[in-house]
Parts: sequence; C-alpha cells; structure tokens
Amino acid sequence: MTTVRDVAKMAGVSVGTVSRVLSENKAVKQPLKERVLSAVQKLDYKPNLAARALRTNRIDVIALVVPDITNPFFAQLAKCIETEAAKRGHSVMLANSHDDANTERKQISALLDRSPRGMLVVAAADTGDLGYNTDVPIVSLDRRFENFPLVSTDHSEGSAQIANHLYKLGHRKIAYIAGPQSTEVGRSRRDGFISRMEELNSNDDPVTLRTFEGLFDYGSGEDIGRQILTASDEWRPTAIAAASDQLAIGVLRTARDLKLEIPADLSVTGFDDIALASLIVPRLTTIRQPTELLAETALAYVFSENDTPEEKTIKGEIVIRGSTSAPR
Amino acid sequence: MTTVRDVAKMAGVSVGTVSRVLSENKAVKQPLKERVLSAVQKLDYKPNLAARALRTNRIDVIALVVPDITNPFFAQLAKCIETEAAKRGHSVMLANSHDDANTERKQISALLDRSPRGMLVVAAADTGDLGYNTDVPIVSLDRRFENFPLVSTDHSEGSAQIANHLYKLGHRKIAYIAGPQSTEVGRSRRDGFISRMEELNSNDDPVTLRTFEGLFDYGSGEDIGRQILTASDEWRPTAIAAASDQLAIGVLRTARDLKLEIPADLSVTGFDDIALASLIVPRLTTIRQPTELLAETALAYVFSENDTPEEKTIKGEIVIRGSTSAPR
DNA sequence: CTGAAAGCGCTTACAG
DNA sequence: CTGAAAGCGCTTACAG
Repeated sequence: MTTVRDVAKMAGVSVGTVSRVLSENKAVKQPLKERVLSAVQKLDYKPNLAARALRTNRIDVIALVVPDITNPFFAQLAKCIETEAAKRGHSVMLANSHDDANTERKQISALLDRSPRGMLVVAAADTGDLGYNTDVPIVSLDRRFENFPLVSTDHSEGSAQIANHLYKLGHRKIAYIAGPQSTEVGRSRRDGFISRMEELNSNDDPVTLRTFEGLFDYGSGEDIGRQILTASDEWRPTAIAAASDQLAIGVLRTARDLKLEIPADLSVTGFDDIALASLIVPRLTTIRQPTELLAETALAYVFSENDTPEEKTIKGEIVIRGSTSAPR
Repeated sequence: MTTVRDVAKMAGVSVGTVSRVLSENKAVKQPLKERVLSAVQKLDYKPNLAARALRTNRIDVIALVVPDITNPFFAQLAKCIETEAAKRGHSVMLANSHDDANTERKQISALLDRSPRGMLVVAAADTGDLGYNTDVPIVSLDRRFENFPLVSTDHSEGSAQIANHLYKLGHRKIAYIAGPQSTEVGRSRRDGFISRMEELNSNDDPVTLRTFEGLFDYGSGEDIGRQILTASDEWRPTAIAAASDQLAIGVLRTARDLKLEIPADLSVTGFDDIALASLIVPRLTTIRQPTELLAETALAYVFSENDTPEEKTIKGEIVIRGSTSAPR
C-alpha cells in the first residue's frame, strides 16, 4: 500500500504538503503542487479513507433508511439519492426497516455508529421522539421521522388534485383507500382528499365518500378493492382513489377479476407515479412525486451549514391517463 | 465522545483489556470482563469504527453494485443481501452502474477505496479482465463480472424448463425474446432455451422458433412484442418466451393493446419471478430465482477463508400460472 | 508558503 | 492473564 509518506518521499516534500495538495488547499505553490500530483499519479496513490475518517470524524457516506427497497417508489428515490450523492463524492449506505419501528431503530444506530456525513430516513411509522444524540445531520424524507426536518411532496395538496379531478369527471360515489393512519403520510393524503371532497360537496349534488385503510402495498389493494367492489349493499363507488400506486394496481387487478371495465365501470387513481404506473393496462392516473428534486433537496440540507433547515414541501403533479373517465 | 480510555478508567483496567473484552478475546478473566462490560454499558460506549478500520484495515461493510436498483429483481436481491449482511453485523453500500461499463468501473473503484469487507457485483455488461488489484474479495452475482467467481441461478437450465413447459403444452410456433447478448446471462438464457427446443424438435412435428433481442426491461417487451405480433407475414407465434419478467410484462401490455386474449391466443413466459409477476393479469408463468439463497451463498464466499471459492449455480424453479396454456 | 510533530481511537505483538 | 507501548495513515494547528 502506498501512503502519503511514499508520495512525500518521491515528490521531495513533507507529508503535510501532500495532504494539503490533496485537500486542494490553496496555500501550496505551483511547483510543489505539480511534483506532488505527478507522484500521486505515478504511484497510483489512493488515500486511506479510514485514516482520514479517524482524523476528521467524517466519512463521505450518506446513510439511507427506507421501509423496503423493493417498494418501487423507494427504489426510485434511492437511485436519485445515489446519483446526487455521487456528484459530491459520497457513497450511499442502505438499510431496510421492514416497516418496523424496532428494526428501524437498530438500523439507524448501526448506521450512526459509522459516522456518516448525513442520514436520510424514510420513516417506518410514527414513533415518539427518541431524541437521538448525534451530531450527524438527519433529514426525514417523504415520511416524517421523529422531529427531524421533513422533505416531502405535498401529500395533502396532491390528494386534493385527485379529488378535484374525480369530482370534475362527475364522480359522486367515491371510495378512498388510505395508507396506514399510523404514518403522517397516510394521514396527510387521506385528509387532503377528504377535505377537498367536503369543500366540493353540496346539498343539491351530494357526494358520498367512504374511506378504508390498508398498507401501501399491492396486497392491500387487492383485498380492500375486493371488499369494496363485492359488498352486498347497494352502494358501489364509481371511482376508487388509492393512497399509492401499488394499492391502485392491486385494485385494478381485483377489478379485472370481477370483469369490471376500467375506466367505464370504475375509475381508479394512485399516488407516486412509479414506473409501472404507465405500463399497466390501463395506464394509471396518479400524482407524480418529484423524486430527483426530493433527493436533491434532502441532500442539500445534509450538506448545508444551516443550523435550522426549514421544512420543504414540493408540489406533485397530476398525471392523467387511461384509468379515469366520467362514470358510465 | 467516550473512548476506550474512558471505559478503561472507569473499569480500572488498561485500554488493551477493554479492547480484548470487546473483541471477545477469551483470554480475559471473568471479574475484569464484568467490570469492563458494566462500564461500557454505563457510559453507553460505542467504539469508533474508523479507528478500528484504520488498525485492522477492515470495515464491516459489504459493497454491492447493481445495474439499476429500480429493477425489481435487483431490489429483491439487494434486500436479501442487506438482511444477510446484517446477520453478520455488516452494513451494505449500494451503487448503480446504470448498465454502463464506464460508470461501473468508477463506482467499483470508489467503493473499493473504502476497503469494504467484500464486494458483490451484478455486472452491467461483459468487459475484459481489468485485473483489479485489490485484496477485497469480489464475487459476481447473477451476472458475471470479469473473472470473479460467479454465484447465480442456472439460467440455462431454467430456460430449458420453460422450453419443456411450452413444448408440452403443444406450442410449435414460438418466439424467444432474449436479453442483451453482450451479457453472459442474456446468452445463457437464450442458449438454454434454444438448445432444449432443438432437442425437442423432430421432423414429424417441427418447431419453428424465432429469436429477438432486447434489453431486459418493460419497454423492450412492449416494442419487440408489438413487432412480433403485428408482423405482416403469416407467421405468428402461439407463445412468446421472454428472458425476464419485465420483458414478459411488456409483451403482455402490447398483447392487451392488440386485443389478444392471454393465454388462449398467446402464451407468455418470463424469468425471475419478481413480486409483480403474481400480481399482474393474468399471473405470469416464470422461473423463480432463489434470491435468499443467492444472497446467502455470495456472502458466504466473501466471508469464507477459501482461497479459491468455486462457482456456484443454483437451480431455479418453474412457477406455472395463468399466462400459459395450450394454444387455441 | 512549508515542515515537523502531535494526535485521532483503536488493536496487537511484546513483556512479564 | 494483563499492562504498557507502538503504530495504523492521515490532518492540522503551530512555528518559522
């Protein structure tokens, strides 16, 4: 292994000078700098990052905790974060909380032990404030983690856009499948939808709205969709708004099993705009989350000198596709 | 920050002893050990991992390079690896090569600079042998990376299972959509399928087989599927075997657009058994890759003292679902 | 502007 | 079995 000493010897300077050149310290004059750089090149010198970390107490790593990387939205987010981190010479350390608060806590402290530059957490579920005692900057992403500043899409406003869309199409019997109400994101999306519907509602032309609750996954969509669509009572919605694309895709699957025609018999909407949303049949109307922007913003917080970063909410954009139309 | 010194002081022992207790060195006698452990507890001492890394030249991290984490199969694999690594107290560092050999090389050397315990690479595309000069154990996973030992599903045998299945159902006009022939996995799956079909073929009851090539993604499935199914000549297959589930799902989408009934008009098969394969309509017949076992095996190589780990090929299992039947 | 030196927090031969 | 000490490879005040 070649070290700073080898480089220093070859360049005929002190190790301090080598270190300064490598850290792009302006102080070093041109001739020395060149000698160092050429020695670095010749020796193919790579600094020992552990040694650097020991001195600086910092490592060029961003820690990322997500509930489940096989969730396409989180995978998308992870990819953007990795790309953004790489721009700044940082690698990404990934952990799954499996949507479990206990596992999450363990993963977080394991990652914190490695003193990353910063940590991004997509929270599993609401927990109290454990008051992590660390100087690693922590940012909540998409779903709030404890009291850490949150960067997220405006879930509530996005849901309101969906509510508007369905109302304008003429739907008056609507089911909303919410995500877990133990999560802030689950509540925000639900509340945004319901509030807007209540605003739109009028006595002359009443809306009936029923809400259900599940996880954010395919399975819940299938199950709850079936429950809604096969209920024995006379009430059957003309539209189902789901709190995530995965839920919506599950609903679509059930609807197909029940021989319903989409969107004529039933309009369906999602939230996230995962890649699959535009590949299924019919393509899904949904809210596009600005993943690149979320990643960029969250990382800017981590790198910012800002003592008290403000929360940032980014608007999503409705993408209207084939899964919605006026009711038959 | 509390250090070994603090613990040593409180326990009234030397730092060496603290270190030995922490590394579960049997030498330390019970009474001292207990005092150290209780001091560790009281002070909530966490060893500085950078310092440890500097001494031991090792860090409890597994590096993982995949072409694209938003590919559901790689996400699945990453999750299994993370779980398996956590069992051994290791974290996972993730990088995407974006299926580009150049990016891959950069990502790999960036990760190698961090001296991980081991590295798992799902290769982007075949490259020459760059002869990485490192003592970090590297294992190829799923797709061979340079000359590093490969842990993978038996792609060829899996494809042969699909060939058997389609043949037995009575299909004689078959299209195969291969993955990139620049990758070993693309070639293995294709060759396995073709070889078996040639074995099954006979003069009395000839099989016609046409092969196409694309990427492994949804988009290629849609495009090539359309090309196959709308060709102006009289030849139209009764079955399309695709080299990945994503390709197959793309084909399904096109087939639906063309108002073909699946599986009556067209049987479709995939490869991988991603979560989505059992959620789409109809559910997809495919080869299940044993991701947990792949992850476990690959990590065992990394941790093994074995100087020359042998290659390991694990058989996949055919999962027969609704997307295949006898031709109409 | 550059060098000499201290020290980050560990682990591990080396004594005893 | 335990302690004292060296040293891993850097960075960064401190002199000059």
